[in-house]
Amino acid sequence: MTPTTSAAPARASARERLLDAADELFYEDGIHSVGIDRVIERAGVAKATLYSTFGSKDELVRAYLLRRHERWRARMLAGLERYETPRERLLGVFDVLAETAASPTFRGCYVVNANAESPRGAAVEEVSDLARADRLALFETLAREAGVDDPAQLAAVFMLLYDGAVVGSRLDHDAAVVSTARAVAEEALDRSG
Amino acid sequence: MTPTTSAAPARASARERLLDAADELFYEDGIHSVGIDRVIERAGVAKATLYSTFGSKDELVRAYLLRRHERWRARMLAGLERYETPRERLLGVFDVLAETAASPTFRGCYVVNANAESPRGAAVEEVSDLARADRLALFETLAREAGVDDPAQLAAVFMLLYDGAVVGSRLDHDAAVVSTARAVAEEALDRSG
DNA sequence: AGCACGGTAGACAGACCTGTCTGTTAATGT
DNA sequence: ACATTAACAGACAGGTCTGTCTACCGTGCT
Repeated sequence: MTPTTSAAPARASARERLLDAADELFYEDGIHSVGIDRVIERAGVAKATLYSTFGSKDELVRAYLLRRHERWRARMLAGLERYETPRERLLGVFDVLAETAASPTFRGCYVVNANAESPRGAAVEEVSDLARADRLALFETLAREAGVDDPAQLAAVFMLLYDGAVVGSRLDHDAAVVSTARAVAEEALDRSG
Repeated sequence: MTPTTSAAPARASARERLLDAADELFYEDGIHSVGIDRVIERAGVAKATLYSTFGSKDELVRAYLLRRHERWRARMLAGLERYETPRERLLGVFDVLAETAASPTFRGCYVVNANAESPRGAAVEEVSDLARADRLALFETLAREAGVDDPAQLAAVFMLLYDGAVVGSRLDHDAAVVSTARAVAEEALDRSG
């Protein structure tokens, strides 16, 4: 990905390894439950390196959430490329979600989870506002491309259904609700033709 | 409320005061962020009393979640009494939710929050499975009383919309999405009438 | 009177957390 | 050849967490 000048095989940079470790651990066990020591151990990195790179655990958490969101967006866009028509692409967000939610490592939405365990208007809120605004904007763009009457309104409905499907999949240990969400979304789409 | 044999003014029992304190603190700041010391201080109770009553923090958490759910159910049923027809009563769940979500103390769903911060198949999962099954059963009963074709299917849709509305209200700091959910629910109801 | 009981107050142990600091090692550039 | 830099390992400080334990107090029952 980001080859250094040296030709050595060389593991990823310390920053990257820290983010990989944080991603797995924070998402799986919750941010609060995972201590710095576990992160650096999995990353194979010294504690001083973490603090010289990110400054604090809070900043590592911010970076973790930002990267999660970027990857969510990239995976979603890549997953939607298989569709031909704008309409299929719009409804396809639920197909991509279904694949994600069926994975054994699925543990719900990182934004929901991070907010649930942050005591108060913490640093995560900033990132989560950003991530949600971006997600809503993506839905709205897809809706506009599908030529619906009121893209903003339909995007709000999709956001509602997407949130419900993610939370339901997580709590009921069953991704079947994603198909329900897709069906309801399709009817809302047909109505707003 | 629960007068004892004595005529003394007498505060509530230690158990009740502990649950009151736990309810406010756990819900507001998250279970993990709130230490035992803060709970006993707000309850005005000695630490030994907490441990002789509940045995562990985990058990206090279980009791907190159970009581939250019972109160949710009671408030929901009480709120639905104002409606005349079964159809209004079914859709009324979103009106009751709208009132709750508009409160300044609203912090989302205790089940979602508790699961988000529990590392793994912890004790909370048991209670949250129970709470969600009970909630779904309530929706199904209301749907059946409204005479819909497939009450189980409609209850699943209501669950999806309810989850999405709760999460959206929390994360976007705006209870407007509850009306959207109600509107979508109404259309689903009309279709399955 | 005597006594059990439920509660209070708070010290304490042992674990874990974040963040800092010291000292070492290896690679790089001049 | 030498200085700089980045990363390593790990001890340490200071705080917080859960859970236990001792000692004391007041009330009501027998």
